[in-house]
Amino acid sequence: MLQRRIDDHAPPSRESVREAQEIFYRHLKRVGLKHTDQRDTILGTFLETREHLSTDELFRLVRKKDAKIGFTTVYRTLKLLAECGLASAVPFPDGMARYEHQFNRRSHHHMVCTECGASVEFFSPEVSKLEEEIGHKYHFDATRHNFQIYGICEDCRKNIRKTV
Amino acid sequence: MLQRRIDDHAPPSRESVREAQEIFYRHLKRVGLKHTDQRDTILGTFLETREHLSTDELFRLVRKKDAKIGFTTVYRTLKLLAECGLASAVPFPDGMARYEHQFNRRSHHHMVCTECGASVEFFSPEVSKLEEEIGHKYHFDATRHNFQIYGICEDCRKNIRKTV
DNA sequence: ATGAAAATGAAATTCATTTTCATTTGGCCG
DNA sequence: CGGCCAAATGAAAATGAATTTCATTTTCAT
Repeated sequence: MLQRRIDDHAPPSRESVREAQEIFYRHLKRVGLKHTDQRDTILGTFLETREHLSTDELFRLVRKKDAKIGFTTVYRTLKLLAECGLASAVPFPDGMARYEHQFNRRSHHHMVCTECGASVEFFSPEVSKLEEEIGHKYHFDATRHNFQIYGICEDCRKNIRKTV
Repeated sequence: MLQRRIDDHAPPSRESVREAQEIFYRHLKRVGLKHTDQRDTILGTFLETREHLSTDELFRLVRKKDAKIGFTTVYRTLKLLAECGLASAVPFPDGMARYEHQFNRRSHHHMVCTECGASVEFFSPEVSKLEEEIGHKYHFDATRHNFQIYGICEDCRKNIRKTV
């Protein structure tokens, strides 16, 4: 599904990328895994994105940088990134697993158009407050949350009105 | 605290079930589909549940009532129910499509333990307010939302402390 | 009742995801 | 440096949920 995004963030600085790499390699070390060029390339590619990527989409981007990197490696690296918190899954209505990177990003949420798949990010500090409150109330150690609003965007409303 | 639910709802009354059936059959009529016993049985079974069901889980429940109903029919009926708003998908961390029925239920949200999968429902009127506000701000016609908090429940925290 | 349209369900297919396995590579240790 | 071995890689195969196909049965408007 085509992902149109409304997003005013600048791409991450060289500095941030290095910091993310450190988080990643510290994680690898901790679980006894190794530092490889492929993993570097995949992490770098992932950090450059501003989209919600399926494994296959990331694979295609990675392939542009190094055509010898296989889908399997991208798949496995994405899992590692999720493990150490640099990536996280975003549930989309099309059912395919999609990830976004979590590095140096404010906690944010998504509004998704169920007609065209366009997504908007929004920020709401109240949601984080809720996470904490609810977690406390039910004795959960709350670590993260998902908040998506589904609806129909302005453009699609116009189109629907035309076609009906 | 496994599968503890703050859910004070009684199973749906005969009355509510009939009302849901009407919604369903009005929808079928509108799109030119037919009224069948299988669809009745599947809807009835679905409304009795209080869980988040995968298609296969619902299929197994339906099979208890009528062993001749096939998986395919359950699958297709679940899609129809989602179409007319009686069911909605809940994204769970295991990635499998899960549905819950939306009939006569207050808008609610989920807190899920990432260790054992236990889920708690909670209610927060603020979330609905947010849905409306954010929708208005970005010119979306907001129809529904998902809000899940992930974390580790009390029991799992205890177990982890023991094993480490 | 009749027939056209839809429903059913078993089986086949699709397709994203995950695993397998033969080979290559990273990096620790002497 | 050189060897060792655990881990990484990636092509291919396997898996499994989701979806489609198709021959048969059922619904329902007339």
